[in-house]
Amino acid sequence: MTASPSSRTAGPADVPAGYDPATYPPFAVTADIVLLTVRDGRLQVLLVQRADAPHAGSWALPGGFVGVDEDATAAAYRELAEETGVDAATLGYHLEQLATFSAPDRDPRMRVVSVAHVAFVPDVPLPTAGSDATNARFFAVDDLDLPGLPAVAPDEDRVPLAFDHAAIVAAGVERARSKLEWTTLATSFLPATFTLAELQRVYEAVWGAPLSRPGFHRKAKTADGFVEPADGTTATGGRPAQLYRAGTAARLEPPLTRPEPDR
Amino acid sequence: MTASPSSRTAGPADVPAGYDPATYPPFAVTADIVLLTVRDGRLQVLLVQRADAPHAGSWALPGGFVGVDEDATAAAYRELAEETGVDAATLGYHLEQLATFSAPDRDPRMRVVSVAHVAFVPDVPLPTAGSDATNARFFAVDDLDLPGLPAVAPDEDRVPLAFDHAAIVAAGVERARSKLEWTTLATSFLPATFTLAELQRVYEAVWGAPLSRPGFHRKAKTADGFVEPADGTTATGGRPAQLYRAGTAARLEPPLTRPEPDR
DNA sequence: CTAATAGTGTCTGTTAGACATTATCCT
DNA sequence: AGGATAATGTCTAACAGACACTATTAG
Repeated sequence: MTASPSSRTAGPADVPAGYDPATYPPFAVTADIVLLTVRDGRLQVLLVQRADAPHAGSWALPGGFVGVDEDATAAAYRELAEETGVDAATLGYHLEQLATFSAPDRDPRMRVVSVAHVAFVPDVPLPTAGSDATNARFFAVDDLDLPGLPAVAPDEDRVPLAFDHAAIVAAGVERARSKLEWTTLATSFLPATFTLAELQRVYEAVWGAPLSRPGFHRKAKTADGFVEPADGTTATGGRPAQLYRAGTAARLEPPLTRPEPDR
Repeated sequence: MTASPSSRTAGPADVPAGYDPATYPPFAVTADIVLLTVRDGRLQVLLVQRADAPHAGSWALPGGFVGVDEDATAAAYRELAEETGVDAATLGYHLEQLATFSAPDRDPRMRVVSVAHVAFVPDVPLPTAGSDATNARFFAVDDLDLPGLPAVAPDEDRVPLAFDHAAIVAAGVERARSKLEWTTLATSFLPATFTLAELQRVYEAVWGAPLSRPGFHRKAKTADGFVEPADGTTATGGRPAQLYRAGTAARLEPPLTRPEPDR
């Protein structure tokens, strides 16, 4: 995972073989986290309120500087825990790299390159439990002002995000939508045991479209290693639902395709 | 595309609102390029030979430092042209971000974070045409020593790559394999007009598996906007083949799935 | 003619969507 | 009983892989 500062290059820093870090443009590297969950039947993202300028008071993704002895993903785990109280490593949540955002003017103070990450977690973690996380809370993604995604709330009610974080969240949402098709990601939005109806509601919340129950049942149970029956049922006022747990497969075979015309 | 240096963070640089770049860990940010093509029926990658230590004489990806006034993708275009003579922007080749590699020890000299990119190009560009590209050439990916990919050549003939570039190439190859399934990417490996047999050979080279001709014909012509007939045919010693050109669609609907059991 | 490459047709088992039906709980 | 929720069965049209067949060139 290392890039070579190619000394053959006539770039802004054309140095021979000795290296003086001061001759390179000063970059800061941060790791930001798009933590997604499904609550109340809607896809939601964890945001923190900024205390300082710029964008003081507005909402932003949790994240912070990458340290000298860690890679970007390790920094993402650490910053998420520090800023929101969500200890993803201990809770078993997986953080994956999303994309890197490097526009020269994305931060007005200095040159900051952000390695964005995504996590897909169950409803359980209440971030208010974290000590220094008093200003962390979830927002439904369709209440935000995201580029390229249809918003439900009217314009004036939509929450604006700091920096280019709206684009980062949009990329994370699209990643979730796409991964639901060909991976078993949906189960990571749910607790250890769940019903097929709950699993279907995850798909419907992330995709924003209804699915037919019979088709969903058949496909979820056909896909190898997606779900396996667990002991027990739930009582919810109707016929009790069979409980399931996540299977061992990571990839969905065959995939579950989105009902929309394409992509 | 910007991360916020969150001042609420108790990271390695816990600064208030004033910013002194010197207080942040010194990072260099580079852009590396995995330029893939199909020649002689094999998937090949463009590499440059390093002149200086470390890894002097061994082969590496083209790439270099991101400048102060450009984002990582702009740097990738610039460095690719400078190091290999391939002017991707002028030739109409698309460079897309692949992943970011940030292990602390990936470069022995200093802390370097690499934003890796991929390009998928036709066979035409001979990199030897570039003036300062005397040490650039293509390697078949299965002649390289890549983690997680089956190599064809015996161990001692496989070319080792500098830094962590083997992992970067492997990620680029996997990106190509995956995108061939659900996008029209395959046509970017071919010239403006091509035959269906040539298109099929692209799939077979990238996936490393044979496909049935009837099935491929049916799917390629069924997928909306994938290919459209062009004027003319080719004479190759057999029945002349109908020429096609790339259609307007970016996404393959329905997708072309890999014959292998799974990913 | 044969060899070589390009392209199409057919058959069959599987799959997806739509719709109807059955099952089991609560009040 | 009646309502609500869960789960399954059936029908049909479309699709997949496999295989055989036809078409057009060169030598």
